[in-house]
Amino acid sequence: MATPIDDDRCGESMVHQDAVADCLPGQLDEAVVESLSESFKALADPTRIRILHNLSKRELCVCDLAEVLGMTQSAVSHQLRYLRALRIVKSRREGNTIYYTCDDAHIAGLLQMGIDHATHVEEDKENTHGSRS
Amino acid sequence: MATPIDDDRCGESMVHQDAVADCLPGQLDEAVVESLSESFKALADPTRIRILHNLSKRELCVCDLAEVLGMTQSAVSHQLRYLRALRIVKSRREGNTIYYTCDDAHIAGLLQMGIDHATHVEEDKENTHGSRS
DNA sequence: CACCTATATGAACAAATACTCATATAAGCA
DNA sequence: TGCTTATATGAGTATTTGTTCATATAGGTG
Repeated sequence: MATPIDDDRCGESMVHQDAVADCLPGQLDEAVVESLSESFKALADPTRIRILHNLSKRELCVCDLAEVLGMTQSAVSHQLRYLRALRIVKSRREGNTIYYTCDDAHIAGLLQMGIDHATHVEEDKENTHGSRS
Repeated sequence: MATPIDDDRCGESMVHQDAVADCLPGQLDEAVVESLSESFKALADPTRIRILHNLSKRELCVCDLAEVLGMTQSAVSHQLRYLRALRIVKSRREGNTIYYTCDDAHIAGLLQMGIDHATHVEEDKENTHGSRS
């Protein structure tokens, strides 16, 4: 069963019609996919991960973030603008300095879930040092 | 309290020393950050999201995936290679055709978590159509 | 063997990305 | 008002990324 049976059309690639028919109704909405990839993109960069990790714990101003991360004020500010545009982060002005915090519990949750897992994986690597299974 | 007090060094930007001191011990391990951003990068593309969404439900061969996604066999194959290199997906040969499945429950979990949220967000957009709060 | 099909892959290319540098904005203080 | 500090931002740039196109591999079948 489920043997490769040709489509009506010939010349094009053979397709398992039952498998395709099984999948087609369950496809994700295009808008969902776009918004989802946008969210994951926000978490797909080391600098932004470190920024969000810090902001999820504590309110910080730009220069403090730059100091903690060992990065340029400009680089940090550009990333904060990126995160602000996605409403992942929000800012508050106090005189001359601007404080940022995390503004999206869902993104923060995804990040924390990822951190927990990645931390365990790296710990295991440390302990078994490549030998044994 | 927590007023901007200058660092030892002058000329450089002023930093809230207490805030920085509070954060520095909690920084993520570099390897963790790298591996984490690699994982999120895998989920940060619409094509890979759709591939993984399908493979998390069902084993599929390359040409069926291409058909379901409406994409070139080559494009799908390139992305599968990418996902295979990260061990997010695994393949099984059966004669001439190669079947893929999801091979990383953690990544699949992150994806599902994201899908659930994004789906609700988009549904809300649909229903309120920009008006009301 | 020759010929087919399914998949993989290298090169090329356009688009997106993350940074740097220089400069702009905007608030505080003399 | 003019000077200083904190942050934002535009332009430029090197790198990465996702696709296409052409071709290679590898198994099936006659």
